[in-house]
Amino acid sequence: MDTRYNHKELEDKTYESWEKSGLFNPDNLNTDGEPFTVIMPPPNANGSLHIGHALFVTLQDIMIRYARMKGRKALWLPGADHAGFETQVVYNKKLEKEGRSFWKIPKEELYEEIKNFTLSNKQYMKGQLKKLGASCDWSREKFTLDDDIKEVVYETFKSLYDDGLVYRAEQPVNWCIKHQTTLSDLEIKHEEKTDKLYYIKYKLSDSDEFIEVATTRPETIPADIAVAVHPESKWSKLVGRKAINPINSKELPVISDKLVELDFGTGALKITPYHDSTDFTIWKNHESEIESKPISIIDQYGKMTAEAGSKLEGLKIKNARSQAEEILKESFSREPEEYKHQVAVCYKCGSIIEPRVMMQWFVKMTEKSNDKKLSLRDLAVNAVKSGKIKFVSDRFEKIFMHWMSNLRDWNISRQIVWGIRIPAWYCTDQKNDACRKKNGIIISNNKPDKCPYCGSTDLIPEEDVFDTWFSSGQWPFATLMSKPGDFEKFYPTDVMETGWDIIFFWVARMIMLGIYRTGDVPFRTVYLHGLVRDKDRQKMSKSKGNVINPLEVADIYGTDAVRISLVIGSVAGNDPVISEDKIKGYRNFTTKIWNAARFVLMNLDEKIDNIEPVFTEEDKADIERLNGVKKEVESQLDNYDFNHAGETLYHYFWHEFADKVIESKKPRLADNPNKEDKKAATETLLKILVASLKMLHPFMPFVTESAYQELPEKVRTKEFLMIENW
RNA sequence: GGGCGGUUAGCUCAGUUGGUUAGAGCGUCACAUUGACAUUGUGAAGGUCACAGGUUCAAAUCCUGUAUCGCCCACCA
Repeated sequence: MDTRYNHKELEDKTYESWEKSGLFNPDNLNTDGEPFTVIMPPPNANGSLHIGHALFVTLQDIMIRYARMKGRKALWLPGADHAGFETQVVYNKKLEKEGRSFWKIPKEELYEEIKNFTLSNKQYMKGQLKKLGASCDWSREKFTLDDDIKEVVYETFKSLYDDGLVYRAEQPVNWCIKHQTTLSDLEIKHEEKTDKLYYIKYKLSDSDEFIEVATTRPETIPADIAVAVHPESKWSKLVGRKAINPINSKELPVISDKLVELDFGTGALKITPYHDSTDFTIWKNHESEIESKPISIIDQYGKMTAEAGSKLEGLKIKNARSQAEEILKESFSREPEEYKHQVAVCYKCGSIIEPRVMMQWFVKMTEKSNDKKLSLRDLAVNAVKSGKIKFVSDRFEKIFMHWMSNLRDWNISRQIVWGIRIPAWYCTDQKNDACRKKNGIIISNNKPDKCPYCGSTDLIPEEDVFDTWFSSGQWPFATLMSKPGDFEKFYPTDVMETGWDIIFFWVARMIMLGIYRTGDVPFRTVYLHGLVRDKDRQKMSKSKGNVINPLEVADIYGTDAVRISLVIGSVAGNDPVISEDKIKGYRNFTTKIWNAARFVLMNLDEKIDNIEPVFTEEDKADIERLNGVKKEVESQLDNYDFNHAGETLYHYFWHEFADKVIESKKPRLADNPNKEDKKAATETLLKILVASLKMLHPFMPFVTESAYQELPEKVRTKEFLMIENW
């Protein structure tokens, strides 16, 4: 046994031998145990792994290795995510750096470029996962753009459509002017901005009276089609009369709706349905009272259109606003106020989200399907309420429920190139009622020969792609459906381990779509980890220069040190804290394990192999203590308390086994003439060592496996520590 | 506006259903050691458990309130 543990040499060699053995594949495990399944959250294939990935690899690998040693058919299914919008944003930035314009590259070329970019990242990340010791079954590796995965996604979409849970409609959506796509409600953030709140007189058509309207967006006034007042406001007596648009002098009916806030502004609201979602709702409620149709006066690039009028046409929103201010000065009822409010911005680029009304695909969240079964929301809520799905820690259950309680329909259309095309075609002819009733919508991935309703051959494809979360929300069952027999054996999976930041984006969607599609929950336990922070609790970011690259530090201190550093000292659901000093400290622990093992092995004496040991009281107490620790660690692991399990082991191995047990037995080793006593001492040490290596293995797989390989054959019952009986 | 969480040693954090003297790691200090140890060992100092009430034989832990920090959600223009 080498005097020093050389992680650089041993880690790669060890991983290779594990991989070659095929034992990451549960089919090759010689066991009758129950399956234990973890589907890996597929990392976005648009960069390299960061410390957060190292955290999830560690946590999931601990669960998998523990289960495997417990005799279960452990499946950890790896994969990678094409990560539609996220990747497109990354690639867009890359192009900007290279001085190329994203928008000038033909779509098909762009798709190919991003595909190559993604695939090469994916390959690179795979190597990184191996470096981190991930004992996942590479034979089952999946990619979110694999044909069979896409096929499952198409089927789900069609089924949702047939059940009336997916629909296409012209509705207000969040539009990012920079990225030229709509975003779901989750993909927007709210930022505090200070704007002017304008108070504007809308004169009545038949008298000198006026209604005072408050708005932050005077530039949208040309698109007003009504004025709404709260039923209890002082304006309510004017309901039914006509007001005059202060910019284009068109007549606007005065309507009453309690959606207008009584206490805000003046209690009167201008109604601009195509540029504000509240206005859209109010318009829908009063469609019969309002003659004119809503219009859009802002285009997709954030410029005023011709319909805004000659004075505003062509201006950007900001300039149009000042221009409108000029035009409206005469109509001000009082001076504009400084007004602080929350403005929706794109979560990626921070640019202001423009509400637009567009034809988009939506998933119904709270309404029931055609056959009156439960809504998607209820499916998920019931699963959590009934305890079929548990959150670790359970405070996430409250957060989850709160979010589920107020949900709006989910816009799943994206106008980006990098994604799975929505499998729909539109019949442009719509020759008969049957076709018109369907709005000419045909759900199919491949182009149909003709319209199934009216027989027309004038079919045009849907060009939008799915929100990535719509497809990745199906990941647990989609991945298992790709190999015959797997779904039956491994679904529902046991644990979904992921970051709490995507609890709504991903976890909620997986629960809803999983139950919808399979009738069973996708996983029984949701373990949520936090964001890795530095020793001062700061978020890691390149600009702060406090980023720790897991592969770099693993290279210096060994993967085991990085892994255990990420686990110890952080409770489930809290943000883990890590620093290079901490990793250095656990590197010393790695060394300690190696040396303690070396010491025990050095003191084995073949000459006394056949001697019957005579154990002292102390020896017996040591073994009893070992059993106590084992029980403790087991219960901690069973409760997903990896932090304390790691800490218990760390403390036990170093400060009890190494400092006390080994020290106290030293005089009984070496030249001890009492062979029975010497045998008892060495045997006790060996027993504790082997048991400790087993328990430490899920946390620090490399050093423990390497030490195990040095053990005398008689105590090595398996080819690898990895498959030893816990 | 609604919701969730934190406040314990210099720092980062544990503290299970209330129950001896409130713990760990790092840091600090003292001493020891060339050892199986890219060091390690032994020991020490250091806490009004945010604050104020309450329940209890007993509160870091349960209840109420206050302060303060953080996070999430959100169609008051």
